[in-house]
Amino acid sequence: MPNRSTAHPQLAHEVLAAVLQVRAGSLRVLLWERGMEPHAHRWSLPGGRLGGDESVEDSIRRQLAEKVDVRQLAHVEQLAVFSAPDRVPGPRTIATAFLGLVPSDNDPALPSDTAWHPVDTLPETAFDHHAIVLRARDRLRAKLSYTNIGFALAPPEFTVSALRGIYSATLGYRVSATNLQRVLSRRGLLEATGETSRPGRAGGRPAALYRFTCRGMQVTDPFAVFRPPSR
Amino acid sequence: MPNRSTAHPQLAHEVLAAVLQVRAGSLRVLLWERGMEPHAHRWSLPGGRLGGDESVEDSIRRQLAEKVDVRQLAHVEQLAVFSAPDRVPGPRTIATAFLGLVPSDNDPALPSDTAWHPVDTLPETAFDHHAIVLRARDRLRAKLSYTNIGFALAPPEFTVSALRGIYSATLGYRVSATNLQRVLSRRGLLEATGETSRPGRAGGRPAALYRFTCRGMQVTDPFAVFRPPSR
DNA sequence: CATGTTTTCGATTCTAAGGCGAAAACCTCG
DNA sequence: CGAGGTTTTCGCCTTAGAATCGAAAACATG
Repeated sequence: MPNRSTAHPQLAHEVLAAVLQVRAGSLRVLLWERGMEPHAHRWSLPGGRLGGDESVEDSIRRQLAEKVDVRQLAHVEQLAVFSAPDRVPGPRTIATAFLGLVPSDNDPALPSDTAWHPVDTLPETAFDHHAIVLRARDRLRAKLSYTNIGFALAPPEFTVSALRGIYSATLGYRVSATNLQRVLSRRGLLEATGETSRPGRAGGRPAALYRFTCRGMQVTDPFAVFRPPSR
Repeated sequence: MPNRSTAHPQLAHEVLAAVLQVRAGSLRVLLWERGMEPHAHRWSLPGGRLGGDESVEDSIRRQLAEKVDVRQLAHVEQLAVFSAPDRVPGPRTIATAFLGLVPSDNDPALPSDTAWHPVDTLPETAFDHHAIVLRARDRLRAKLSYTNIGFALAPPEFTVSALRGIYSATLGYRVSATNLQRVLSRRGLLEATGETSRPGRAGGRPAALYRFTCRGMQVTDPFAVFRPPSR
């Protein structure tokens, strides 16, 4: 089927990322405050225009490097395309949105216009960025239940209660440490390091340290309710 | 952060859809045979260039109307963005890929260059369309397990064995009718119509007819392993 | 050393899914 | 019209994973 031969309008493509991290007990997103119109002084997602010789994945990593040390990004995945014709003023711009995750022990140096905001109490955001953040949050919450994506939120080594804090902050409700421990262990995602952490000032039994058994730091979706036979 | 001020290359955006349907006992995808170079006589996904005043969702529905009666599309969802710089020859083109589903009782009239191909034995495909089809297939298989997306593959009313056939063809292995019946019922997705179908020539007990309890024909993702409290 | 705190582990319950076989309902053919 | 064959349906049992509970372990402080 031939393409329609009308002149095509100028069209730009941008990449945006909702970079999430658990810090100070709540799930937060990296935003920067716009200095210029349109939407000056509103908060927006990091990102920028797609370059001529890069994929959207390459592009978002390149652009995020301006905001945060990309080596601290433990996970990046496509979220969705946002393409409403009036989503931004000016020339038509399509956005590919990403979800990025930073482990909770990292505290990257940030530009002065950039800060972490709790995803549940966002400031005034620019354009459709509010909806993108919520979509990222929902995607993360869903995947936390049935994938090993938690490794991207946790430090390399952690105690079960620390992990419980991360899961609780992300999901928005308190999960049981006992259950978390066994569910992740049964799935073969958790591995004891043998080390233990020193207890806090209040005493208590020292907690064993664990790590995720990351097979190559990939998010796996091992989910099938109707199982293939032979198991 | 200001945009870089270099001139931006011409960039096009296209939408593509992997429209899947179970027919003749196997999961198939709607492809059309290219008449012109590049990649003449190879099979490619329906779609086309994004119009100036439409979202990608609007666009894919408009473009699919040229191939298949869109009223038969029970479900359409974004799949992913494909953006490798060399994914198609000629000017740079970004693709937003969709997954579309047609219930198995529909047999839409097709243009002469268009046909259904089993997703597991694809003919020679154009560009990166092969990868897109496989991604759509995998997404469908995964979601079939933990959402109600099956309603988009099934007729309005069906017997349990018919549904079993659809699930088996989609997943690629045989599922148990007994279990399928109970799992879907327990989730509250299945509803008896009261009617029964007449048995085939070979006899047998007449099968009860069911329908999906589609709350507004939406795909719901009711999945949480770590449950919120109060349930 | 007693007390308090935190973590860990085992035992039990609960829910969902998978498997099996008997019963039900219908056909065709002799 | 009844015997045999076919397909569907339903109940019971097993298995697996998750949630809950409480006791025991390991440490700090006074």
